[in-house]
Formats: sequence, structure tokens, C-alpha cells
Amino acid sequence: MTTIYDVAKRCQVSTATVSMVLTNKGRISDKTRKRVLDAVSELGYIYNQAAANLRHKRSNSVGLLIPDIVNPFYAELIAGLSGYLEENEVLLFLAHTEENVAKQNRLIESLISQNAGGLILCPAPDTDKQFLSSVKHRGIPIVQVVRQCDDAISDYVGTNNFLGVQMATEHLIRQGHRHIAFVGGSLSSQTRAHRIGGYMAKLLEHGIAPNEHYMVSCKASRADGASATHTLLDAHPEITAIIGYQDIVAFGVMRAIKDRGLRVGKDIAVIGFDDVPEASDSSPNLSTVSVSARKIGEAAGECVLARMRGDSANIKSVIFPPQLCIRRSCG
Amino acid sequence: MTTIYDVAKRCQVSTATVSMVLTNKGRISDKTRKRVLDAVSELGYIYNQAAANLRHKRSNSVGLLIPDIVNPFYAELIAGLSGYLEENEVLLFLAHTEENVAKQNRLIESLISQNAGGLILCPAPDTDKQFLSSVKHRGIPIVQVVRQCDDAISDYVGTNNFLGVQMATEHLIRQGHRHIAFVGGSLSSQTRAHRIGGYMAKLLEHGIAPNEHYMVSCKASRADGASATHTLLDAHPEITAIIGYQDIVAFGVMRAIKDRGLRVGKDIAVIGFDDVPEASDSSPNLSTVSVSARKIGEAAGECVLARMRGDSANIKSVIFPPQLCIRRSCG
DNA sequence: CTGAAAGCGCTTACAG
DNA sequence: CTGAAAGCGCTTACAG
Repeated sequence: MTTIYDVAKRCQVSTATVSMVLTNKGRISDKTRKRVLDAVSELGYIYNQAAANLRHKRSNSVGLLIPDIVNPFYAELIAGLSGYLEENEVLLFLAHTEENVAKQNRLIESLISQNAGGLILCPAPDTDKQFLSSVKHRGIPIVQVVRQCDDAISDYVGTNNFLGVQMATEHLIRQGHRHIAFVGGSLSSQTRAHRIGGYMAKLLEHGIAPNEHYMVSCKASRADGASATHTLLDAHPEITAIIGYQDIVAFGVMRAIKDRGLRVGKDIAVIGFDDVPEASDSSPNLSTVSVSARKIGEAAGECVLARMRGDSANIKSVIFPPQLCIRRSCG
Repeated sequence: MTTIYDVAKRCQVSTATVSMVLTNKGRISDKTRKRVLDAVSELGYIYNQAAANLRHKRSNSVGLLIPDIVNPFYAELIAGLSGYLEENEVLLFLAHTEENVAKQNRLIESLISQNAGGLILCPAPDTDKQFLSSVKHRGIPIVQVVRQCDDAISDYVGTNNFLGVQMATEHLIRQGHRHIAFVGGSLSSQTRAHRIGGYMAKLLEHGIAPNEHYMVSCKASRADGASATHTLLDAHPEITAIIGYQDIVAFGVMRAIKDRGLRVGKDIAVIGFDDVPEASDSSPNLSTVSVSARKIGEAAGECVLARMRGDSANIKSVIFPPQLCIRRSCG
């Protein structure tokens, strides 16, 4: 491995000079600079950023912790984030927590140990706030995305879940639906609480009494969405509309409806949440609450980098307004 | 920031002792060990792995470079890889090359500079072999996945593309199809060359002359798959079957067929490649060549870690056999 | 404009 | 069983 020292020896200067050339600091004569640069390429020297970071007590990487890489919503988020980081020459650690707090904690420790300068976290259910605080106290900025385990603990980038589902519910009610179900999400999820809140608030606003049997939780997959829907419709055939907690669940809901010989959008209306790419491509294509995951990723990147660079403004939340995207699945 | 030095001072031992406790090396008396461990938790000390790595000339992170995070195939691959790495306490850098060689090169340099100990690369088209060789000469192991820019340059984990498409083509021919098209992939792609090779070989085997107008390339998205299909069917209405280069393209193919008022699986058969999760969920669900992206991810992880740990066996290829998965989209 | 030297947080042979 | 000291590859204040 060739180091700054080899380069220095090769062109008869000190390592300080080489370092200054490499980092564009101090005044170096053009001849010296050229000598150094030539030696660099002749030797195939690669700058050791990790060593520089150690010396600097600085970092140029951030860690992203997400619960479910297979959900295309997160793929979009990563696309937005990684593009932003790349422009800023910051590297991305990706950690897959799989909704498991213990794993999440382990991964956070590893990331810090590995010198990630900031963390972007979509917290697993029952995330330990104490633990997050202790990370913050170590000076590692955290920004929560999509989900928020506690309001006042860190910056947050996400959408207005309450409003999003309100819009969806309102639309269904205006279409004449009265038996509207809500499928998906895990019981302990704050995000689900907000979404269900929007759903119930709209029902009440229109004088419809929320029926607790119409709200079922399930895991974030097509298969779970489908089986939850079968159970639900077996018990409550009067239901004419279903809001999916996430698109991925809504896809399962649609499949179940079709498997029962019913028509999505005619017999039962479906609306999802997220607007993943497939939503515009399914049959029928899925009406959904659109949240630009890409923008969330970008904004989260912007936010951590600012904090890493010393921005010490008050904790803030960046909330992107949701948009209702009406397609064929709701008639 | 608390260091090994603070811990040492707190329990009146040397930093060497603390280091040994932390890494479970040397003989440390139980009392001393306990003293150290207590101090560690009292001070909230976090081991600086990056510093240890510098000292060791070692690394516990690998970089993954992928061209298209939004394609669910890669999400699956990441799931497999990240699970394996996590078990081995290795961190993952994720780099998104977006099919751009210049960006890919920049990212590779950054990853090395950042002390990634190995690279898993799904090479962008026209990847520079020279550049990859120079990386290898620096002692950074590379394993190529899914695509291979050159046979002899590094380990490779992927599937048998030729065979996979042969199986698909064979199936269609047996169903009686004679006008079979192939949609997708970029012209410079080796992988596409292999897949098209399998397609043509099977046609020839059955005495069907390949028609160059039946092979169209397009970008890896639903929208591009759809528009390529429209153009194709406008010019060649006699076509009764289409093989999609990837599932994501095949979804677009299906959409175009439906938009033309034709029935997928009845009027035109469709087969994809990859078997992403949506394939079993689309309407109709998509017949496809199944390649376990998850397994590829895992195997690639296994392979780089082995190399990082000094395995110097000859370059090898791990080829997973493709499986034809017949569903409704091909009748 | 350039060099000598200390130090980032850790490890490890070498003494004792 | 434990400590003193050199060194991983870089940077930076201080001289000159």
C-alpha cells in the first residue's frame, strides 16, 4: 500500500507538502504541486480518507437504517438520499434492521464505531428513546425519517399521515361509501396511529361511526394484506371500500378482492398510501396517497449533512404534504 | 469523545490493558477485566473500530455498487447480502452507479479511500476492465454479481442467463408459438447478449429463423417496456409471444398488451426474467425465469469475505441455475 | 514556500 | 498478569 510518505520520498519533499497538495491547503509552488501530482499517479497512490478522518475527528459517511429494504418505498427513498450524498461526496452505510430493535441498536453501535458521522433512522417499533438520546449526546446527529418514535428527540423528515388518510377517506365518502375499512400497519406503530386517526376523524366528521372491526392490522407484505382482507370480508361482506396502510398491503387487498371474484373499483374501492412505482402500473392501477419518498430521502440527507457541519438550530421537522392520486382502483 | 485512554485512567491501568479487554486478547485477570468493563459502561465509551482498522491495516466493511436501486431485483439482492454481512459483523456501503461508468469509478475510489475492504460490483455497461484490475492489484478483492464485464478478472456470482432464456423460449415454442419477440436490455450488455443467445439458439433448434425485428432493446423500466412493445406490435401484429429481458420490462410489456385491448396469456404470452416479488402478484401473474437474487447476494457476501480473509484460491464463478416459473401470463 | 514533529484512537511486540 | 512505547496514514500549528 502506497502512502503519503512514499509519494513524499519520491519527489523529495515532506509529507506535509504532499498532504497540502492533496487537500489544496497552504501555498504550494506550481512546480512542487506538479511534482507531487505526477508521483501520485505514477505510484497509483490512493488517499486514505479514513486516516484523515481519524486525525480530523471528522467523518464523511452517514448511516441509513431502514426496516424493510424489499418495500419499494424505501428503494425510492434510498435513490433520493444516495443521489444527494453522492453530490456531496459523502458515502452511505446501509443497515437493514428488519423491524427489530435489538438489531437496530447493534447496527447503530457498529455504525458509530465505524465512524459514521450521522444517522438517518426509520425507527423500528418500540425503539428505545433513551438509546437514541445517548447517541445524540455523543454528538452524532440523527434524523428520523418516515416514522417518528418521539417528537422532540431529533430532526424528522416525513409526511402528514393524518392528513393523507383524511384525504383518502374523504374521497371515498364523497363517492358514497359508508362501510370503509382500514387494513394494515402494526398496532404499536405511531405512523399507523396517525393514519387511523385521519381515517376516524373523517368518518366522524361525516357522521359515520367508526367500527372497530373494520380496522385490522397486518404485516407489510402483499400476502399479509391479502389474507387480512379475506378474513375481513368473510366477516363483513358489507364493506365497499378499503384503505390500505401502505401500497404494498393495498396490492394484497386488491388480489384478495379479485380472488373472491369481486371487481376492484366496482364492487370494492381500494386506496393505498405511498405511491410506489407499481401503483401506477397495477391492474387496476392503484389510487393512493402520494408521498415522494425520493424527496424525503433527499431532505433527510440535507438535514444530516447540515447537522454534521455544525448547524445547531433547534430541532425541526420537515413535513411534505401528501397528495391524493386518484386512479382506477377506487371507481 | 471518550477513548481507551479515558477508560484506562479511570481504572488505573494502561491503555494496553483496556485494549486487550476490549478485544479479548492476552491474559487479563478477572478483577481487572471487570474494572475495565465497568468503566466502559459508566463512561459510555464506544470502541473506535475505524482507528483499530487503521492500525491493523484491516477493514470490516464492504462496498456494494449497483446500477438501479429502484429495480426490486436489487432490493432482494441487498436483503440477502446485508443479512449475511450482519451475521459477520461487517458493515455495508451502498453505492448507486445509475449505469454510469464515470460515476462508478468515482464511487469505487471513494470506497477504497474510505477503507472498504472489498467490493461487490454489478458493473455498468462499458465498465473499464483496466480500472478494475488496478483495484485488484491494490489488494482489494472484487466480486462481480449478476453482470460480468469480463470473465477472467474476478470472482463472479450470477445465474445462467443463456440457459434461463432457453427454458423460457422452449416453453413458448412447445405452446405452439412461432412469432416470439424479445424485448429489453441495452445493446452493449453482456447479459443481454447471453439471454438473446439462449433465445436464438432455441429458435434455431426448432427450425425457426430468428427475426432481427423481433429483438428490441429498451431501458429497464415499465414505461420503456410498454412503449417498446407498442412500437413492436404496431409493426408486427403477428407476434404471439414476448420474452421480457427483465420482469420490470415484462410488466411494461403486459401493460402495453392490455392497453391495446389484447389479453395477456391468451392473445399474447409473456415471460419475464428475475422473479421479483410482484411477479407472483401481477394480473395475470407473470411467468418468469426465477433467479434467487437473495441467494446471489448471500453468495457474493460469502465470497468477498473469504477473499478479505485471505482466501487466495483461483478465481471462481458461482452460477445458480435458473428455474422456469410458469404462471398465468403465458397461457 | 516548505519541513520537523506531535497527535487522532487504537494495537502489539517486548519487557518486567 | 500488566505497562511503556512505537506506529497505522494522515494533518496542522509552528518554525524557518
